[in-house]
Amino acid sequence: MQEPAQTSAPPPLTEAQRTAVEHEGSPLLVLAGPGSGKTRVITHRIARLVRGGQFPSSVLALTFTNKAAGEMRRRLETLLVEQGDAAQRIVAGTFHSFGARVLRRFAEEAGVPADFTVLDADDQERACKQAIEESGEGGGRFTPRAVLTEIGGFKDQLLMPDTVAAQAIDWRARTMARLYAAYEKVLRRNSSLDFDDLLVRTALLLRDHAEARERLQRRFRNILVDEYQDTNHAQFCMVLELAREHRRLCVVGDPDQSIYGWRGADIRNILQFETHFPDAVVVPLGENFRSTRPIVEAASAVIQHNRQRRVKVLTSMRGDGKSPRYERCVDEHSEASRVVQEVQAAADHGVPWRGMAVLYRMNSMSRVLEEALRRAQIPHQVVRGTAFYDRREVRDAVAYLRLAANPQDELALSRVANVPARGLGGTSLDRLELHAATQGVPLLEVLRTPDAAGVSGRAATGARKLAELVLAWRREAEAGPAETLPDLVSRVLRESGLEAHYLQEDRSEADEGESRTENLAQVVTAAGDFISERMATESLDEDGTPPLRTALDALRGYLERIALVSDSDAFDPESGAVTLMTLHAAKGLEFPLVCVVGLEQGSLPHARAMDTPGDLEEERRLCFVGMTRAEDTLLMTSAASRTIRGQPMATVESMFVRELPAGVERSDRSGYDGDMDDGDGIDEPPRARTGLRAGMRVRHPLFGVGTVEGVAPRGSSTAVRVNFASAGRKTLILEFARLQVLG
DNA sequence: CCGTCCGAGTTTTTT
DNA sequence: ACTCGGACGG
Repeated sequence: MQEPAQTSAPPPLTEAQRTAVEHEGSPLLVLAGPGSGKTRVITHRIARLVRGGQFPSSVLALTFTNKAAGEMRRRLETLLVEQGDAAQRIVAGTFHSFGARVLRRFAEEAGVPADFTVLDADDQERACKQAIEESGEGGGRFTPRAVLTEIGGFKDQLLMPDTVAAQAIDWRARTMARLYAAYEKVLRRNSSLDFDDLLVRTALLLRDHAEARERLQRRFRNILVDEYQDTNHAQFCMVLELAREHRRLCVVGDPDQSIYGWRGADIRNILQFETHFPDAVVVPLGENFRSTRPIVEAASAVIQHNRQRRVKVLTSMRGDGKSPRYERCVDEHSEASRVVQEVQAAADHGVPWRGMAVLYRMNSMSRVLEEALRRAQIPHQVVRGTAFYDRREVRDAVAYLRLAANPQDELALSRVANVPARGLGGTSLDRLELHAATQGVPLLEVLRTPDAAGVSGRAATGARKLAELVLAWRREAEAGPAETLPDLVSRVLRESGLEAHYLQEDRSEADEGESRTENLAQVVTAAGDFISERMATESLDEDGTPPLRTALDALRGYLERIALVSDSDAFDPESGAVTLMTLHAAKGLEFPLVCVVGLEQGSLPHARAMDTPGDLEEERRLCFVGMTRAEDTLLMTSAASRTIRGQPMATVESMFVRELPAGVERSDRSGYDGDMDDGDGIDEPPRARTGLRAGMRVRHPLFGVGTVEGVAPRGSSTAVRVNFASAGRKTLILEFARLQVLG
């Protein structure tokens, strides 16, 4: 086991890296392959700017996750140690957090409420549900999910409801336009913005409001964008508007690692950078310092199957190493054991747990792996940043806090009005909210005087009590200084009755894992962490973020932070544990040992992305991203049978496996090949690797139960012949047949 | 108004 | 497998 690169003195910048760091005078595009030192280029470039006399506060570094921003700041602190607090003054953050910050500062100009709250995914859905009902489309014709996807698409394109309505050509489009308008109305009523708004409103502000634009252009004279391949149109507009005057812009990215097309990322932003900025200079970085040659070769072989691609050669600078392995396992349990065996062996050779990662396509695949690791007593962490804030008790706590920050927040109110039970049920709540909406009375006021809305008895008492509480919290929030945030949070949790409520639940529930009250306590702790972190940096920021003076300011900041945490933010490189995460969350990270599991059709590539060529290429890039996370050891696995939603399904090996070069060692432990055919017509080598063989009992959703008679490749897929008890003999395409294996 | 039971639909990836 | 919403009885 060799020493990790970080401990030795950093190697000098390569020729190409230096060109990228030192280029001046026109926009710069750095096309950086995996492991080519892209973060290093950005940080060195910033350091050089600052040493060359640029104000640190004029540097804006936009990243994809908060984690990446933090990491960048950390590295800059080392590089700029002689420049005092320069690193602290640099503005580094996600597009979303930067948007939130700008909108707070220019709320009036942007036409957003100054005290807006940011909706999390859950509330977004509630808001959408409400919009659907209010616009009379409640018949279940559209799911909130589908509507939100569509609205998100509009927003990515900076289309406002009236524009969408004007362009609507058919009934469906007109309905969507109506739903979009209704949704916006709900948001306005709640003084809320959703994730997309943070980008859209900022982009529009910059585009339409000359004064704000010029101020921000003057402030942020040096702009750097990381992961540029994953920006959408709104983000592109933000960058364009900010940089168009001074043109001191540097974007870094890799088209081969563009994996967010599904949420509007427009790969053309990077592919056509020179069209947008004709004098742009392009610096390719193709030398990989991360992975051994066999790993780079395997990953390159796969990505070369993409047709829509700007060809780029990736060369390993690390030289020879272990061949990557691919193994086909019986099912997800044997796959998990194989992973355990692999990490165990690596540990025996001195690889620390934190140097190992297991990557999968879907979060649902983590469970079996977790269990296997737990049984083997191997320390592991599952990276799912939102998991903590997904818990019921935590969401309730956050809802109460949001109510304290913004009493207009009906979404929060409807969540906790009756938790714990205070006699204020759905019927009364609807009545109160309706009254508030029709009479134009603030919600808090209606809660205080429920009789005016025709609510009396138990429900009225509950409403009055709640209004009292919210009012008292708010008064304290306004009066107290920012440092008292944890006290405020703790008070809210106590007085709301949540603490007692969940204490009771903890007692009654026959102990399963961590307690809900402990999680509530965590919310207080997190508030403390937030405030001390902010206090440390904010005094350095002369304009931009309004300073946190009162506990109310602090509360808003905290809530915003909570709304903007991402999955990958939960990754703790120091944890001393094996890391489990999705392929998406793994972007930008590296590990001596990586296992990519679930290389099956339907999984990687995902079933929803298999039919569209463009989507399929994105899945291939995802595979590429996963493989290139590995420094020394890469294990890829698939399971011949995988249990999906409680049903074991026969799987077909991923098409990407076929694209792996000869240098990859393959083995099949699924035990199924060898006796797959019954010597009857449809069999010939190479044999299909499936979990099925003649004689097995299967169930088909339409044809019922039957016996497999033969399995064979057919074209690019696999044919299975099954004799069904009721439907007779059928030949099915395994990829589509959804066959369930019976025990 | 509150709790519980049952059936339906559902998951890809995330700021 | 798991969550959510509707129905129903207390």
